[in-house]
Amino acid sequence: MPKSVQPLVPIAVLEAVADYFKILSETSRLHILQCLRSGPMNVMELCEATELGQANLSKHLKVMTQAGILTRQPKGTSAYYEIADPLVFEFCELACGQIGDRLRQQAEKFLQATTLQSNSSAPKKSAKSQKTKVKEQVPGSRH
Amino acid sequence: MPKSVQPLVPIAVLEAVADYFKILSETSRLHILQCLRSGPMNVMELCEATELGQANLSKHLKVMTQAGILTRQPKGTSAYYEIADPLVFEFCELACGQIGDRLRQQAEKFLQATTLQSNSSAPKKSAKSQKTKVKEQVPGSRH
DNA sequence: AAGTTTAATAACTATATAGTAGTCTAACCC
DNA sequence: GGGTTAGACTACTATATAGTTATTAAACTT
Repeated sequence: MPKSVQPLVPIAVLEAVADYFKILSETSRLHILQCLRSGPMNVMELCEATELGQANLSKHLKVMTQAGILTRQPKGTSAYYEIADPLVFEFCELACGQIGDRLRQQAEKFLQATTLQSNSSAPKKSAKSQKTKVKEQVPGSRH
Repeated sequence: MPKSVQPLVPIAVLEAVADYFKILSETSRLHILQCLRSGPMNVMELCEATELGQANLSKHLKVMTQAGILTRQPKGTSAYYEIADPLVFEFCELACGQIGDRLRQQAEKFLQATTLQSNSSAPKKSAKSQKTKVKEQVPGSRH
């Protein structure tokens, strides 16, 4: 079996890297990470913030916890999740740099939508003042 | 239907980031990137190097080209692909840092396998000196 | 104790896509 | 021209998983 041109890097490593990226390749999970950026939250709070179903959310949290991205801390009947290593956000910023063009458009559209609240729902619920961070994450100056 | 709690960051942005990660979340594609690290290659060469089917490979190449990760340059009857922005490898290195523990194990296993070609009962796990270099090996430092 | 609340789990459906086989096109060769 | 080769594309299958509904378990409340 003249096979397997010796890989430059063991396939197993590529798989591990791929698995890690796979976890970050889901909008819902990025949304969860987003929410947790301001601090630990329990499942119910995340449920509300992300609008994900409880079971679905729980599954995502499990995945990310097992991957070491989140930590879980039970407290009474609830469980608080927290970012294990803020370094994950470097990924997102790096990614934003890579897809800058596409992002810039979307960021503009977003800013328009928020500044001129044409109609729709009144937001202000949990407004954490987090939105000002958008610019940091998105476009322009990458640092 | 009071829906859509206004997200801190537009969902569209999270989706764009997720899509980018999704491209890097496949072992085969990482393998391709690996191969291209040493320079442009045509499809046939990649076919041989990665052991992927031609059609499959072509599909992956299309995906990555459309995402701006690769560039395509026809030459005669063949097409040469090239890394568009070496920055992608920063992702991999960053990822390796994140999953270091798991990777370290695999790297050791890999070193064992390569140093003592035949399998048999491998005596020592002397590979420890390498540990800190794991991240360097990953992205394809080989040659 | 019975009743509530919160989160995890199980079972299921629906969708996306990696991989494959076969076909088609375009650039090369004689 | 006819033949060959490289690579893209179409159609298909198989698999993985996001999301949902329903159930279960555990910590609290009274």
